[in-house]
Amino acid sequence: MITIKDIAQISGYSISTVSRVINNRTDVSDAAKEKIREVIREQNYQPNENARMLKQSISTDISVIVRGNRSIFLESILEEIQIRTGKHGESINVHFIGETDDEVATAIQIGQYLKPKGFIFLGGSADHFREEFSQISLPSVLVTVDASDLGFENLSSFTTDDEAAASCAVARLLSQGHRRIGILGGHRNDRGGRSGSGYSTLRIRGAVRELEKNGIHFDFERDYESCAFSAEGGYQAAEKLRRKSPDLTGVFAINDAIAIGAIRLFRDRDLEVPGDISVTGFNGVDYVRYFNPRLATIRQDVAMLATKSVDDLLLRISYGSPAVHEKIPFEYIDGESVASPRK
Amino acid sequence: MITIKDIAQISGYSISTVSRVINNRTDVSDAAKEKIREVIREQNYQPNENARMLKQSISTDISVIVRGNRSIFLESILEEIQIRTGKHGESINVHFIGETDDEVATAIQIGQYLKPKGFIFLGGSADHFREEFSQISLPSVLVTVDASDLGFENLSSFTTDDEAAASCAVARLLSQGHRRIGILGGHRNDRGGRSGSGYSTLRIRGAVRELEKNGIHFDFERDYESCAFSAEGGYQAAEKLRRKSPDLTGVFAINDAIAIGAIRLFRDRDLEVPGDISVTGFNGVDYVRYFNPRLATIRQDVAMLATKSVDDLLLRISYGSPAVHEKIPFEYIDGESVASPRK
DNA sequence: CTGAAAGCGCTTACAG
DNA sequence: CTGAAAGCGCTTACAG
Repeated sequence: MITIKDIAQISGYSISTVSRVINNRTDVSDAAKEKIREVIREQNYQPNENARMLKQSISTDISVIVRGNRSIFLESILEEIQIRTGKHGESINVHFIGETDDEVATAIQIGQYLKPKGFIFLGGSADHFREEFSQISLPSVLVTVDASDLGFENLSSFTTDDEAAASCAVARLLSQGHRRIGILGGHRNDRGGRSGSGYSTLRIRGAVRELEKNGIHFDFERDYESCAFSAEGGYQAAEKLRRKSPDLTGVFAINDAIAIGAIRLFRDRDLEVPGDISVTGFNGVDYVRYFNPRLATIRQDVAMLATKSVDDLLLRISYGSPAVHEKIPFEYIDGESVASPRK
Repeated sequence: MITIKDIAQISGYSISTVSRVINNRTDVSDAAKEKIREVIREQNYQPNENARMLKQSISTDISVIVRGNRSIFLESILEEIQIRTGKHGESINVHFIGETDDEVATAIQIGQYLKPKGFIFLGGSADHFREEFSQISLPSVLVTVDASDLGFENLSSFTTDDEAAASCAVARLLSQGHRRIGILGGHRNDRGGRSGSGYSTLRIRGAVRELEKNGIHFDFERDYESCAFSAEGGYQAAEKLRRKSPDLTGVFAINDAIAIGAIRLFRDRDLEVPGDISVTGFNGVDYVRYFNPRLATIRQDVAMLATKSVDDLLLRISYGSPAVHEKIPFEYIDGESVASPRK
């Protein structure tokens, strides 16, 4: 491996001067600059980043840690984060980890060698934060999961109000005259620590609350079916739900993929959507607008979620402003998958 | 910041011994181990990774670089790669970069501080490899893009035969009796260096070749429309295509998202799919099986693409085997979006 | 504008 | 089993 020492030797200058050239210092003669650059190019020299970091301890950019890498929803937030940080002239490095991995432990590790200015956590749950986040002192923001009750002064959070949004979706079904409404997806008992458990509980809670507010008791045994967060999961769960409760006229699915799977199942069983049964999803990622029928769903404001998170983080990095916890407005989007019940 | 020196002082042992404990060496007395571990815990000490790497130069795990992070297709390959490397007891770190970023430059950088055993490149194009890959000496594999004509001895590639697969999809349309077939998506003139340009050319070429083999001249002006690789892109392009060529009975879309968008457009214009017009996609990601109509498409063998890539890389890391370039079999999947033309 | 030297936090022969 | 010392590749006062 070729080092700064080699470059110094070959170019005839000292290590110090080579270092200055590498770091684009101005206090170097043009002759030196030119010669040294030439040698660097020739030798294809790359400074050892570890050695630089070791000395500098300079925070370079922002680390984004995404937990659970299968979701289009998270992907689109990430894209917006990239755009927004770019606008501020900041750059980010992104680290994807599995649904069962520990985002806080990952951040601690990353903190060692990348020395970021701050962290953005995308997805996951609050579990690991509660236990380990105290070890992180950099300004951070949790996007998508509420951290207000964790009480860390260097951790902001920006979320959609899952509970209110679920209520809203169910309210739409109710206003169309549906009284027999089922819920699909998530885990009712929210232990297990699996990712997604956080928001699925909130969505289920919001849906049930809205039903009960309207005098409808929700019977989990009969009208609820849990499932994986995928189209296949929705497909299978919808079949079970249909068997248990053939008289349902409306279904609230915890997310869009589940809704899509459910709709397909209903059609495969010769039920018309929305004629025989209405379905709402949750998330409003763009492509559901192309489904047939167009899916009625909740759109989370991806752009605002990303923008506010980035802006807040940068402000806190520069000015040490206190952490905030904010709910971003959502929107119900009409679709062809919801209509009034026939009878 | 608390360093190994502090731990040594507090524990009363030397830096060397502390280092041994940190690295789980066996040649340390139990008393020392215990005491030092205790101090480390108390002080919440984290070894500086940069300093460790600087000395060790030990390659830890495998770096995966994904270019263009919006595609479900790439996501699923990544997932398989994670599974496969996990089975071999290897761990990976994943780096997502934008469609316009330079994956090879990124790899060079990563090589500095993470010191991986090897690289897996996912997506992107061959452009940056041609120019800069000679600077990388680690065993690497390019997944999804053919590198056989680049001639690097440390770069394998595993790809779907895009050209043959496109021919196959078009052959199915032809065998149903379609003669007026349009093509949607990609960039016909393949300069510009934008990602995806590589495979879209191959797919278009394969489709056209099949048509001409069957005596049908393809008129790009009339029967082709380029577009972004998204449902929205497909939607808009389908509208233009329909206007230019209302007599088309079949459409080959360069990927599934485009196909989905096109189908939606046709339905919005009161054309039945497949009654009035048949549509095929490309990729066969799972969720298209839930669309209505189920999409006929090419399924790339995601699992094999990932498995072969990982196995090849590990073999070459351990035994220095030569790089290989392999095409992974694809499969045409029937769907409800293709039928014989009416007239 | 340039160079010699100290030091970043760690690991690892080497000697005991 | 333990410690003193050299060295990893770089940066940065300091002196000239």
